[in-house]
Amino acid sequence: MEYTVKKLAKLAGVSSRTLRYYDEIGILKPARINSSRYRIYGRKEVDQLQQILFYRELGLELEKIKKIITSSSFDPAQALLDHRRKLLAKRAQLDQLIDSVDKTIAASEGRITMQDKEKFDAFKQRLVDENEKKYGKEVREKYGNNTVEKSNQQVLKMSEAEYEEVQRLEKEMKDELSKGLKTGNPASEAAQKAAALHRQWLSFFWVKYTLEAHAGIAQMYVDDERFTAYYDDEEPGTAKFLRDAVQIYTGAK
Amino acid sequence: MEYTVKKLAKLAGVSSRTLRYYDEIGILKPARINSSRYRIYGRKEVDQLQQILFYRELGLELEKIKKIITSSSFDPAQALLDHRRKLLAKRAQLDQLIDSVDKTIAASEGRITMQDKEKFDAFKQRLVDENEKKYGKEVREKYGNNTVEKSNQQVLKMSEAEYEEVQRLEKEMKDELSKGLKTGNPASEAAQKAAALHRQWLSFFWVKYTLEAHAGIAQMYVDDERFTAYYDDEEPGTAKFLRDAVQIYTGAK
DNA sequence: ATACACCTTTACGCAACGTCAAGGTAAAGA
DNA sequence: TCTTTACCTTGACGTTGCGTAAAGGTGTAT
Repeated sequence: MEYTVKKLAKLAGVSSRTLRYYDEIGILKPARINSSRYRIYGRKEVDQLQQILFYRELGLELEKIKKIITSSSFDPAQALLDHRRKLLAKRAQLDQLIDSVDKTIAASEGRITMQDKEKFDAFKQRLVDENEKKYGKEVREKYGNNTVEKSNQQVLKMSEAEYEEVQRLEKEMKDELSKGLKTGNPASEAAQKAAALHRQWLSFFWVKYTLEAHAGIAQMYVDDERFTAYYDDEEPGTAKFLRDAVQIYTGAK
Repeated sequence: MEYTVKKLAKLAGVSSRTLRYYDEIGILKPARINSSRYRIYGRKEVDQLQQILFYRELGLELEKIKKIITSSSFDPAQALLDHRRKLLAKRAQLDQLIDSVDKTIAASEGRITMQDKEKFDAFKQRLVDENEKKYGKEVREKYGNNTVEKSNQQVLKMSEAEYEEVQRLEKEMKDELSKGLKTGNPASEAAQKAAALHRQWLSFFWVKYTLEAHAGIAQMYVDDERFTAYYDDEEPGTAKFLRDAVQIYTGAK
């Protein structure tokens, strides 16, 4: 039995365009071209298309599929295992995203509470903690999402306690900072401890911490007078000093 | 403080290209353009970029983000809830994919066993059952992935029993088919029952069942002599009759 | 003969940028 | 002051897997 594009397309449940595309990228060539330049597919091509669609259902990219079905040396089992790992990574990422979104929603619902604490105003768009990042991944893999979600809910209920922790962290950081400021050396132990505490503090607000972003915000403390004023309140030069310490801490300089 | 593209990019941890792109699509315009046509950003833009990146971390599309930050009537909370639903749907899809891949891997590991049953040869690329589709989704939502995965493992161990079930289904289908064949009416009760059984049977091999694909494969039974011979073995015309019955069952005709 | 369903190739669109390319500008060092 | 170096600009193609016209040829039924 021979098929034109439309017929084969209908048979396999794909579009004609798809078959032309598969021809174009060389993953499924027609058995022959007839005198009117029509693509004609045969039984062999039907079988191959079934294979292609099977792997497609599993989410593999067409290029991978091409390798699987054309190269005899290519190992389909290994390709599937690779693919599986990719899928698991994607799911883990998605899980994290969902958690972040959940927390943002929860935070926006409780926004009034948070607005009372005026110091959070500058970061009000970043009211998502990444607390779970520290242990969330492993726990999620070991005990499943349920466990993590329950724990997340508890964390959400703990937001008042967290606030205390944030306050404590900030105070401790400032203390270390003024200690370091006396030495004048941003590489000093106290200054570096302050930078580390600053990182912890930031982690309460940021969805995703990176060294670059940390260095960036420290720079902003100097560039943006609102922040400079806040940090220089007790001792002028504190913002600059913090920036220098963070630059060393993050390896930016 | 004013920033050129590179400076702002570094501050925020994105690329210069990204900032130009954001300008291009109108989601973040520079405060002004200087005499050398350089983009100059101010404090307001820094704040807005922080907002954009925050939502970006949550996986929202730039167009959605644009609406959130430009239109005051647009509800960010609702947007987040919508987004959350999308993410959950994506995860469910991913979970299914992973299961399918797992089963395929398991099936390929046990391929030798399956190859003994020669009748499966024509479908050897589709050795993935979608059994779990029936109950997997709800269970997964109620009890988490762990439960489903355990159940899946049991299913895999049960493959011998499943094989019996598949055999039984095929026999039952053939019986109904020959009953229907005597009436000559593909819309008869027996013929339609056969089509339904055929669907069940297919569901053992297909990653994803669709009416179109079902109709397509029934057509192939007629077009492809290998299948025609198989179905017409006891009674000529059986393949055609099955196709007709399935076409009615799937609404293809 | 005409309508209608099918076929062909060409090419833009999508999402969010990465990556040259070609050419102009600014700041720093010799 | 000259030159290097680092930055800036716009333009345009590539990425993935097709959907969707557009413009024109073919096959078949009436």
